[in-house]
Amino acid sequence: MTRVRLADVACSIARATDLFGDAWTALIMRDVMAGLGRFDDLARDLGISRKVLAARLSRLVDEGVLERRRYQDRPPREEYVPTRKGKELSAVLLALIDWGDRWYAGEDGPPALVRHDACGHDTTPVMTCSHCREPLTADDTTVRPGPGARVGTGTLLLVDRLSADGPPGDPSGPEGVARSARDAPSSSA
Amino acid sequence: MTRVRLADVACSIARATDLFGDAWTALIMRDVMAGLGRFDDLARDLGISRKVLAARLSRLVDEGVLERRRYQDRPPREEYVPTRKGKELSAVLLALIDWGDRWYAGEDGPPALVRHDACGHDTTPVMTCSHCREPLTADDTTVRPGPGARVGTGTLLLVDRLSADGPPGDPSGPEGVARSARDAPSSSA
DNA sequence: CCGGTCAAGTTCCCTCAAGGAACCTAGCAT
DNA sequence: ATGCTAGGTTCCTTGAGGGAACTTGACCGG
Repeated sequence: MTRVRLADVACSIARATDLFGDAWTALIMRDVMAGLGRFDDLARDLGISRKVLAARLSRLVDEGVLERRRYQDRPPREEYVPTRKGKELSAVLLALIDWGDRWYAGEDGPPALVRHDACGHDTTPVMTCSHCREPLTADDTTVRPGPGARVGTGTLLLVDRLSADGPPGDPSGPEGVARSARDAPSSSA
Repeated sequence: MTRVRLADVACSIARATDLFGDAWTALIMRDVMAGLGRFDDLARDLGISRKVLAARLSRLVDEGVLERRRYQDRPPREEYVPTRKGKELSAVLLALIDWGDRWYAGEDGPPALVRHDACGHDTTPVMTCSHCREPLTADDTTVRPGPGARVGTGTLLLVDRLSADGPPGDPSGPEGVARSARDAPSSSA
């Protein structure tokens, strides 16, 4: 979709947004997760062009996020259902819903409510730390390159600035990943 | 960006993805949140066209997600920093990172690690229920229309199918929202 | 047997936005 | 006065998205 294949960049956000960072995909996933899996229903509900819908769906199937399943044999009819991988995207959707509700809810209140069926209550999804279970906020989290990080592809080059700004907690990435963008002019300058 | 202004649809995901559902925006936010706020650095790090970067940044500023701030007067230099609204998007980014790490990490391990500075440990962000504090999964959450929901704009029409599939927990949305897409052929058929 | 319909796509054409790269403008710096 | 750097704008071309019609395969009614 993008000229420079974002997916080639070894950054999790890039990988995820290459798939998900498209106006329609999130909406499609919302609908499919809610059980709306048929082509025509999706097209109608979203007002999306059928061509684009077909492209998105087959992409999502290729990525293993959706599964195309025959729900009826005679006449043969297919529907799309989320795979496990797809279901795990719900955290992203919930975060998106929550943010949208918080910042764009009108006078009437939020357009969407999330219910946690397990406990039976409406809920506000909270992102928490797997270790201490406290809520995570932007101010107390730091994203660092992990063992699989690569340099030079235009991602994670920002780490240098990070460690320059904050206390030098543990600036050593995996072998020398913390290289500044400005240290590596793009070969032509 | 999209022909049919998604933002006009009273769905939180639509509102959020109209802004965020673009391949670059998430990446820009990642960088800005990490402290990389200068135009040239962003352009270089992302490999994005300067034109598009300028457009995205001014959109993000208009939306109140970023603030354009002068960090030096002589010569005048500006940088972009996340506002509170912008910082709250970190939950979405964390969810995206987590998902990307889980499903696209190579042999070497995840390209990105998230550290929770408050507790000092690397963390896996977990989406939890604000009420019972248990993790939320796709299978035990239901998205229902809330008080601010509207009908007919091609969103949340899926509720009918939901209540048809599952146990009839509480199928009554706010006044008659639960209308099926197929009950309302789009005026021409 | 023939036309109609429905689901699930495809195909075609056209426009508009993204990409790329060059150009511009303010303030220094030399 | 010339150059450099940060922070954009402008111009041109390509290609993805929108819209809508067409296709395919199977059932349905007469």
